[in-house]
Amino acid sequence: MKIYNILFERFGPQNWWPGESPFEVMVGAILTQNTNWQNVEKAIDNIKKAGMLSPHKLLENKERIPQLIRPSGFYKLKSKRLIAFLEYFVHNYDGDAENFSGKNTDSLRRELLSIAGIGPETADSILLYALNRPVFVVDAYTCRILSRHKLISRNKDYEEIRKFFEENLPRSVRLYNEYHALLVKLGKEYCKKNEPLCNTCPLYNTL
DNA sequence: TGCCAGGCCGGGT
DNA sequence: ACCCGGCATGGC
Repeated sequence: MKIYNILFERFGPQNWWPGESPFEVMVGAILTQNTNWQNVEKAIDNIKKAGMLSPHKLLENKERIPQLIRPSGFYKLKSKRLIAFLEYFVHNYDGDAENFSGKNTDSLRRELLSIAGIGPETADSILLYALNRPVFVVDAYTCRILSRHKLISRNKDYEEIRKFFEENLPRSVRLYNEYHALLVKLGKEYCKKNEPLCNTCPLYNTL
């Protein structure tokens, strides 16, 4: 039995990413850095209630951003990061995710990584969940789960783990979406308790 | 009450 | 190439 099937049978579809538009997903990807999603929701809610969930409005009122996103934590730092992203997005793409469509995924990834405060996980979350590109998102839970089950010798090399998934799975946005969400779900439910993924199937050497 | 969340960066070894 | 501290709020 493959890990994906074990997870899907146990938890069902996760329906990620929570967010009503590509832009909302992008904002959430930055705000959720090392932060509980509940707190991010409060921050996004503040932005929505202020009627400012648009790249141009946020950029035109950037002095209001710190207070709006305060519940998401690290709010001064994240304000800088969000503004850096907004400037890139508005200046180069007019704040319209449709304008990314001509770009190939690799160069888009490089562009995102060149923005201060956007690292590999944030970039890949934007690529997969906002722009529907087939990029596997690796996070702290993924590393812990893989290393705990000894599916990869070294942990904490982001690129190595990403390629491990991408080279052993069909290149499917839908699958990558669900798989990463399921790993996070498993991590939240079980990682802290140090429980194995599946007691009845010790040999789940396939993804 | 204390610990920690869907990271990233910069400085030190 | 690793390792560490800083960044900050809110929930359990």
